[in-house]
Amino acid sequence: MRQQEDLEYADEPKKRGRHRSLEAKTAILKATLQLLERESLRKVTADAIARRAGVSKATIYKWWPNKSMVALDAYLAGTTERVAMPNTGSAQEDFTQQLKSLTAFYTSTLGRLFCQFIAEGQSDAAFLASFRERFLYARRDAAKIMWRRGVDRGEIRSAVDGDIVLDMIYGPIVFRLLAGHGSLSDSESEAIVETVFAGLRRLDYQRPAKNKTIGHIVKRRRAHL
Amino acid sequence: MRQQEDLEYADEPKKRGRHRSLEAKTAILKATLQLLERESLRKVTADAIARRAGVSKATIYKWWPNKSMVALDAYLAGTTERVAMPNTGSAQEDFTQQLKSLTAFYTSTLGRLFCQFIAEGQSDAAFLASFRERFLYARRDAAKIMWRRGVDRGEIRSAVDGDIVLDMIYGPIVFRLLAGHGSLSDSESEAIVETVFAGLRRLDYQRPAKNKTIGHIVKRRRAHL
Amino acid sequence: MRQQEDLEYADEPKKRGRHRSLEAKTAILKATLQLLERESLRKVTADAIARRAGVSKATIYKWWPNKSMVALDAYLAGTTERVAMPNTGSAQEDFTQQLKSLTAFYTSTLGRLFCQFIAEGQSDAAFLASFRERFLYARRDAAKIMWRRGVDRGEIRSAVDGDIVLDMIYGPIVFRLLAGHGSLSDSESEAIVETVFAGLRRLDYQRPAKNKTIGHIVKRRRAHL
Amino acid sequence: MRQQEDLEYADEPKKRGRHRSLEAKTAILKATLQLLERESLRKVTADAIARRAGVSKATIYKWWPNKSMVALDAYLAGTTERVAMPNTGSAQEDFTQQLKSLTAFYTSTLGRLFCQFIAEGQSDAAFLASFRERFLYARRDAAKIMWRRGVDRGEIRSAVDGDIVLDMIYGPIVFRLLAGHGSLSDSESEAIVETVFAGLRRLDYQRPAKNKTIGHIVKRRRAHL
DNA sequence: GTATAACCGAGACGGTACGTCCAGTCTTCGG
DNA sequence: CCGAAGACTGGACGTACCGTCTCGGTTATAC
Repeated sequence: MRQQEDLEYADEPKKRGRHRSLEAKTAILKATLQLLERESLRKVTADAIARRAGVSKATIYKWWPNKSMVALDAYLAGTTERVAMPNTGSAQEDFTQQLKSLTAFYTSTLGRLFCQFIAEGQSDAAFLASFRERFLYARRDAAKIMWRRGVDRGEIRSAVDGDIVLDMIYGPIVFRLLAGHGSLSDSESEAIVETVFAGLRRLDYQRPAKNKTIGHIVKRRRAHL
Repeated sequence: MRQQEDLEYADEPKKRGRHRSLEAKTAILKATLQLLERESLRKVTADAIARRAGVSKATIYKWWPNKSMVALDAYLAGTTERVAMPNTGSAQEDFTQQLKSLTAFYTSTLGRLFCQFIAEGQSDAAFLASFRERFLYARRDAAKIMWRRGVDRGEIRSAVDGDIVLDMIYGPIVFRLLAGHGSLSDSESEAIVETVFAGLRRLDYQRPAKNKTIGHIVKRRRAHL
Repeated sequence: MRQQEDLEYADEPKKRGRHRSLEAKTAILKATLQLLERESLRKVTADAIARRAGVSKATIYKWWPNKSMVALDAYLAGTTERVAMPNTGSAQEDFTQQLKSLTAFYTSTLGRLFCQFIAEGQSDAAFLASFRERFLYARRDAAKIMWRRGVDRGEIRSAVDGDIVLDMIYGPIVFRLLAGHGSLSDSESEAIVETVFAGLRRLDYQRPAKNKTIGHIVKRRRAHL
Repeated sequence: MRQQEDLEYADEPKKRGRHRSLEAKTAILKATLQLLERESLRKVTADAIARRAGVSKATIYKWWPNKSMVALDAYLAGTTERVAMPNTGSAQEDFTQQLKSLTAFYTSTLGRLFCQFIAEGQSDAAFLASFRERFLYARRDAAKIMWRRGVDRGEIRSAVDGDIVLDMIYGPIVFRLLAGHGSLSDSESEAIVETVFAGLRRLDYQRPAKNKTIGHIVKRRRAHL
């Protein structure tokens, strides 16, 4: 557990007995990730992390405000995500490939953390904000590159807002990941991207004369979504 | 949860023994809903529900496996959702109006329960399943009517799977609700539906000669989404 | 408990309505005894009795004020105690034999109920009183016959109060039964009775000149008993 | 219960980590005793103890397996028993005085705990064992000193087993305390000790020719004790 | 016969305590 | 003076049992 020490010797500014804390930090993150591979965030306890890391619980709470934040840090620091960031010359192809690889990862044990972070965020606004800043936006920025390439190339209509583009592509998958309805296979990823690009509209459809009648608000139960 | 039971009530020859107290049931659901209007699901305790309902905690646990299920029941039984189920003659218009009204509701206090149910489901598979069956599918079935009208009318391409249609329309909103990135205004709803119908593709785009180069898998951190 | 009722049956003008089910009563007592053979009084629940007797819990509580009373009734009605009530011509021998047989019974599964009744009585004065009246005094009256024979025969000093005699003989055994210190073998029974008859005093002991010094009250911990 | 620990305290090299809070321990025992002065052991709840002691329930259950053990500890630690441990020069006088003072105490509010401990022990063997070891034997050892003095002085027959002596003296009182038959006055204490010393046997009684007839086992109900 | 009690089985209910669990904080000592 | 060890508070959890209650249905006497 304390093996890494040797590696870090190199550029460590030598303070008297101070490099201990970095070691503890590392051990905590590592232990957290290992535990999260086997249990859900809810079931991983701070005690378990401390025990496994050979660290005091107080040390954990010294640097992190709560368990979720530790998990977020552990995830960000420890996970080298094998996700495609393709550049095929076609934005649609790029997104398709990326969505496939992303889906594959997010259905894996560790990938499920994404859902658990979202879940945790529902009762902890500060955490959700942190999750957005440090996790979500980073990935979205990367994805926006693919989008921009498509726009620059004249492949994607420039009128459409980039955020909407991303949410249209990733939203359906996220929804399915979280709610568990609908499959997450490669062919679904393909179909989603294809439909997002092509649109729902039948091009030869002739819109009838404007019907201004507004749909009446119906008072009924369980009608929407 | 005990839906079947309810159905059997109809012609059931009255059961022996004291009947389940409808009063207690009602009081529990009502109290739960009232508490959920002020606190998040996580913070509402079984004790609080029992106290407010003037009911024994044992009675709650007799009929529900945990408080999440009570909350789901309370929500389904108690919430008469004021959501548009419009029929304007145009599927796009229908979806736009519906998305607006849905967004308005889901950002309200009680509507936030949707997010909390999803969150709860991440660490309780049984609950998530129940949530899908009793909440999600009901709403999706209703929404599919609007979609089918669009298809029948020749407005929506029949080649596209209905579930994908729904996820493309609702997914982005759900994503934003849960992750809190991106606004949920009426104009966003309009833009989303418009883009879903129109597609991203620039129609006059000429696809260049096939480029078979597959996007290289890049080993990097935080690259996707 | 409701014994009086039974006595009144005789000339009672038959009451209107359905009569108390003797079957139910019997079944309850029988079931109770069977359960008490395997579990302690504390662990036998009213539900278990009702279930085993094929009877409603309400029926139990209609006729008995609580579980302990049921158990007492069950014991009194159902246990045919095989205890010697000897008449050998010698009071000491009578008591010795009786104490042996009593000890044998009270260390048996069902005999242990005696201890449990005593225990229950410590937090239920009404029950303890009932236990005394219906259980204890009956047995003591019987034992007093042996004592009186001894007195009449000139074997036992007539100056000694009968109740003290009984408590001196049975007290040690009861104490051991309840506290679990000290053995309960036949030889112990013999020794106890012999010592009770012979007394502790060494007959040739010459009491020294009266020492009126009263033992000082010592304030100390755990000094007595 | 944790006696061993206490013994080791002496030269124990201080343990790592936060030490057990003596404050909490004291508060718990004190609160327990105060509550027991007003309510029976059965009615005193762990919650009440925790609340009164200003302590978390978890802390109680960390150090004691159940509330009975807490009560035993509280009693042993907190009760400075004012019981005579007299030394008058006469064993009979010693026992008489001691029995009086013991009876006085055991009929007091706190003294009643003795009965409740015995009661609790009937459905908790581990507790009963603990009660014997820590409460009963300590007192008996002390009482044996009085007995031995009597033997050494030639006052008490050396042939009689010390444990039987004690049970003969204390058994009747314990029996009366628990079953509630018979008075517990000073004169009873005197009479008991006097009779134990003098024996039941009428000294001028001429035993008739041996009658070997063994008392027939009578099958009858409620015959003994 | 028909009304009218009083009973009974089934089983839901309020109440109360239980003993467990975990988050997050606080205290002590060793290096 | 930092950090491990670990005890502590607070509060929810879900369970268990008690004794009561309500229901539909079942005998029995009384009219």
